[in-house]
Amino acid sequence: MKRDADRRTFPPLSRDFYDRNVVAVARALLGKCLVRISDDGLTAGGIVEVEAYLPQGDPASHAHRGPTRRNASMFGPPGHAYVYAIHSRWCLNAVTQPAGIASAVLIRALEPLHGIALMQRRRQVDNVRDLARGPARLCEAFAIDRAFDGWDLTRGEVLWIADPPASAVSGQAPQIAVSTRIGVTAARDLPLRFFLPANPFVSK
DNA sequence: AAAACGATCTACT
DNA sequence: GTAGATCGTTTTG
Repeated sequence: MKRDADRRTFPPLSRDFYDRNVVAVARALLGKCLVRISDDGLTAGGIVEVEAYLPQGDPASHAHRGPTRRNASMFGPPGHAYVYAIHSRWCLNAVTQPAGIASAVLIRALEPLHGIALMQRRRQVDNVRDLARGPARLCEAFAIDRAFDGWDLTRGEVLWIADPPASAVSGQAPQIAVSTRIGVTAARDLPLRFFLPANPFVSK
Protein backbone atom coordinates (compact mmCIF):
# COMPACT_ATOMS: atom_id res chain seq x y z
CA MET A 1 0.00 0.00 0.00
CA LYS A 2 1.16 3.50 -0.79
CA ARG A 3 0.29 4.55 2.73
CA ASP A 4 2.85 2.12 4.11
CA ALA A 5 5.50 3.39 1.73
CA ASP A 6 4.89 6.93 2.93
CA ARG A 7 5.20 5.80 6.53
CA ARG A 8 8.51 4.11 5.74
CA THR A 9 9.82 7.21 4.01
CA PHE A 10 8.67 9.36 6.92
CA PRO A 11 8.85 7.20 10.06
CA PRO A 12 6.57 8.76 12.69
CA LEU A 13 8.05 9.88 16.00
CA SER A 14 7.17 7.63 18.93
CA ARG A 15 4.99 8.39 21.93
CA ASP A 16 8.12 8.47 24.08
CA PHE A 17 9.55 11.25 21.93
CA TYR A 18 6.76 13.53 23.11
CA ASP A 19 6.58 12.23 26.65
CA ARG A 20 9.29 14.42 28.18
CA ASN A 21 9.96 18.02 29.11
CA VAL A 22 8.36 20.39 26.63
CA VAL A 23 11.54 22.38 26.01
CA ALA A 24 13.49 19.21 25.26
CA VAL A 25 10.80 18.19 22.80
CA ALA A 26 10.78 21.62 21.20
CA ARG A 27 14.53 21.46 20.64
CA ALA A 28 14.30 17.94 19.27
CA LEU A 29 11.49 18.87 16.86
CA LEU A 30 13.74 21.25 14.95
CA GLY A 31 14.82 19.42 11.83
CA LYS A 32 11.98 16.92 11.99
CA CYS A 33 9.41 16.64 9.24
CA LEU A 34 5.71 17.48 9.23
CA VAL A 35 3.83 15.20 6.84
CA ARG A 36 0.27 15.54 5.60
CA ILE A 37 -1.54 13.28 3.17
CA SER A 38 -4.87 14.32 1.74
CA ASP A 39 -6.89 13.37 -1.31
CA ASP A 40 -5.01 16.13 -3.11
CA GLY A 41 -1.61 14.65 -2.41
CA LEU A 42 1.31 14.65 0.00
CA THR A 43 2.94 17.69 1.55
CA ALA A 44 6.02 17.61 3.75
CA GLY A 45 8.13 20.29 5.36
CA GLY A 46 11.12 20.60 7.69
CA ILE A 47 10.41 22.18 11.05
CA VAL A 48 12.54 25.30 11.39
CA GLU A 49 10.83 27.27 14.12
CA VAL A 50 9.02 26.14 17.25
CA GLU A 51 7.78 27.63 20.49
CA ALA A 52 7.33 25.81 23.79
CA TYR A 53 4.45 26.49 26.17
CA LEU A 54 5.29 25.47 29.69
CA PRO A 55 3.01 23.56 32.10
CA GLN A 56 3.81 25.92 34.98
CA GLY A 57 4.32 29.66 35.30
CA ASP A 58 3.72 30.47 31.65
CA PRO A 59 0.94 33.10 31.42
CA ALA A 60 1.12 32.93 27.62
CA SER A 61 -0.03 29.31 27.61
CA HIS A 62 -3.64 28.64 26.72
CA ALA A 63 -3.69 26.20 29.62
CA HIS A 64 -2.46 28.74 32.15
CA ARG A 65 -5.94 29.33 33.57
CA GLY A 66 -6.99 25.71 33.60
CA PRO A 67 -8.88 23.52 31.15
CA THR A 68 -11.50 24.87 28.75
CA ARG A 69 -13.20 23.36 25.74
CA ARG A 70 -10.57 24.82 23.42
CA ASN A 71 -7.43 23.70 25.23
CA ALA A 72 -8.66 20.23 26.28
CA SER A 73 -6.10 18.53 24.03
CA MET A 74 -3.26 20.17 25.93
CA PHE A 75 -4.31 18.22 29.01
CA GLY A 76 -4.44 14.94 27.12
CA PRO A 77 -1.70 12.39 26.45
CA PRO A 78 1.52 13.31 24.60
CA GLY A 79 1.93 12.84 20.88
CA HIS A 80 -1.44 14.28 19.94
CA ALA A 81 -2.19 17.51 18.10
CA TYR A 82 -3.61 20.62 19.70
CA VAL A 83 -5.19 22.74 16.96
CA TYR A 84 -6.76 26.06 17.85
CA ALA A 85 -8.15 29.06 16.01
CA ILE A 86 -6.77 32.54 16.34
CA HIS A 87 -7.87 35.53 14.26
CA SER A 88 -9.80 33.23 11.96
CA ARG A 89 -6.81 30.99 11.28
CA TRP A 90 -5.60 27.62 12.55
CA CYS A 91 -2.41 26.81 14.42
CA LEU A 92 -0.84 23.42 15.19
CA ASN A 93 0.80 22.24 18.40
CA ALA A 94 2.31 18.93 19.44
CA VAL A 95 1.21 17.98 22.95
CA THR A 96 4.02 16.93 25.29
CA GLN A 97 4.50 15.39 28.74
CA PRO A 98 2.07 13.02 30.50
CA ALA A 99 -1.70 13.50 30.45
CA GLY A 100 -2.76 16.07 33.00
CA ILE A 101 0.42 18.14 32.52
CA ALA A 102 -0.63 20.74 29.97
CA SER A 103 2.33 21.60 27.77
CA ALA A 104 2.75 21.82 24.02
CA VAL A 105 5.03 22.93 21.22
CA LEU A 106 3.67 25.37 18.66
CA ILE A 107 4.96 24.66 15.17
CA ARG A 108 5.82 28.14 13.92
CA ALA A 109 7.46 27.60 10.57
CA LEU A 110 8.38 24.95 8.01
CA GLU A 111 10.70 24.80 5.10
CA PRO A 112 8.62 23.35 2.24
CA LEU A 113 10.14 20.09 1.04
CA HIS A 114 7.51 18.19 -0.90
CA GLY A 115 4.18 19.06 -2.48
CA ILE A 116 5.10 22.68 -3.07
CA ALA A 117 2.69 23.10 -5.97
CA LEU A 118 -0.12 21.82 -3.75
CA MET A 119 0.84 24.29 -1.02
CA GLN A 120 0.85 27.11 -3.56
CA ARG A 121 -2.60 26.13 -4.69
CA ARG A 122 -3.98 25.94 -1.18
CA ARG A 123 -2.43 29.23 -0.12
CA GLN A 124 -2.87 31.15 -3.37
CA VAL A 125 0.71 32.23 -2.89
CA ASP A 126 3.64 31.67 -5.25
CA ASN A 127 6.65 32.67 -3.18
CA VAL A 128 7.96 29.42 -1.65
CA ARG A 129 9.45 31.42 1.17
CA ASP A 130 6.01 32.56 2.28
CA LEU A 131 4.22 29.23 1.95
CA ALA A 132 4.77 27.88 5.46
CA ARG A 133 6.52 30.69 7.32
CA GLY A 134 4.16 31.32 10.21
CA PRO A 135 1.98 29.01 12.33
CA ALA A 136 -1.26 29.81 10.50
CA ARG A 137 0.33 29.88 7.08
CA LEU A 138 1.70 26.37 7.47
CA CYS A 139 -1.68 25.09 8.54
CA GLU A 140 -3.26 26.52 5.42
CA ALA A 141 -0.48 25.07 3.25
CA PHE A 142 -1.00 21.64 4.86
CA ALA A 143 -4.81 21.82 5.05
CA ILE A 144 -4.82 21.51 8.82
CA ASP A 145 -7.94 22.65 10.65
CA ARG A 146 -9.91 21.87 13.78
CA ALA A 147 -10.64 18.37 12.50
CA PHE A 148 -7.09 17.54 13.61
CA ASP A 149 -7.48 18.77 17.17
CA GLY A 150 -6.64 15.71 19.26
CA TRP A 151 -5.23 13.78 16.29
CA ASP A 152 -2.74 11.07 17.21
CA LEU A 153 0.52 12.12 15.56
CA THR A 154 2.29 8.83 16.28
CA ARG A 155 0.25 6.62 13.95
CA GLY A 156 1.80 7.85 10.73
CA GLU A 157 -1.52 8.40 9.04
CA VAL A 158 -2.90 11.54 7.37
CA LEU A 159 -0.95 13.90 9.63
CA TRP A 160 2.19 13.16 11.60
CA ILE A 161 5.70 14.28 12.49
CA ALA A 162 8.54 12.16 11.21
CA ASP A 163 12.23 11.65 11.26
CA PRO A 164 13.38 13.32 8.07
CA PRO A 165 14.37 11.25 5.05
CA ALA A 166 18.04 11.40 4.05
CA SER A 167 17.03 13.16 0.84
CA ALA A 168 16.06 16.19 2.91
CA VAL A 169 19.54 16.83 4.20
CA SER A 170 21.08 20.07 3.03
CA GLY A 171 23.78 20.41 5.65
CA GLN A 172 22.92 24.04 6.30
CA ALA A 173 21.47 25.03 9.64
CA PRO A 174 18.70 27.61 9.71
CA GLN A 175 19.26 30.39 12.19
CA ILE A 176 16.14 29.74 14.14
CA ALA A 177 15.45 30.15 17.82
CA VAL A 178 13.52 28.01 20.19
CA SER A 179 11.67 30.13 22.64
CA THR A 180 9.76 29.41 25.77
CA ARG A 181 8.74 32.99 26.33
CA ILE A 182 5.71 35.17 25.83
CA GLY A 183 5.50 37.50 22.89
CA VAL A 184 8.01 35.74 20.77
CA THR A 185 8.20 37.38 17.38
CA ALA A 186 7.80 35.28 14.30
CA ALA A 187 10.90 34.93 12.22
CA ARG A 188 10.64 37.32 9.30
CA ASP A 189 13.72 36.13 7.50
CA LEU A 190 13.81 32.37 7.63
CA PRO A 191 16.61 31.00 5.52
CA LEU A 192 15.28 28.22 3.34
CA ARG A 193 17.78 25.57 4.39
CA PHE A 194 16.64 22.38 5.97
CA PHE A 195 18.90 21.04 8.67
CA LEU A 196 19.37 17.73 10.40
CA PRO A 197 19.81 15.56 12.31
CA ALA A 198 21.08 17.21 15.49
CA ASN A 199 19.71 20.57 16.50
CA PRO A 200 22.63 22.59 17.82
CA PHE A 201 20.83 25.90 17.55
CA VAL A 202 18.74 26.55 20.59
CA SER A 203 17.47 29.32 22.83
CA LYS A 204 17.78 33.05 22.69
C1' DA B 1 -27.02 37.20 24.59
C1' DA B 2 -23.50 40.42 24.06
C1' DA B 3 -18.90 41.91 24.41
C1' DA B 4 -14.07 41.45 24.49
C1' DC B 5 -9.98 39.24 23.22
C1' DG B 6 -6.27 37.34 20.63
C1' DA B 7 0.16 31.81 20.43
C1' DT B 8 -1.93 36.10 13.10
C1' DC B 9 -1.67 37.77 8.43
C1' DT B 10 -1.66 41.08 4.73
C1' DA B 11 -1.08 45.35 2.76
C1' DC B 12 0.89 49.45 2.81
C1' DT B 13 4.33 53.24 4.21
C1' DG C 1 7.05 49.18 11.44
C1' DT C 2 2.01 49.24 12.00
C1' DA C 3 -3.15 49.53 11.09
C1' DG C 4 -6.97 46.94 10.08
C1' DA C 5 -9.38 42.67 9.01
C1' DT C 6 -11.82 39.04 10.96
C1' DC C 7 -14.18 35.16 13.63
C1' DG C 8 -13.79 31.33 17.05
C1' DT C 9 -13.57 31.14 21.90
C1' DT C 10 -14.00 32.83 26.42
C1' DT C 11 -15.83 35.94 29.64
C1' DT C 12 -19.30 38.80 31.35
C1' DG C 13 -24.12 40.41 32.20
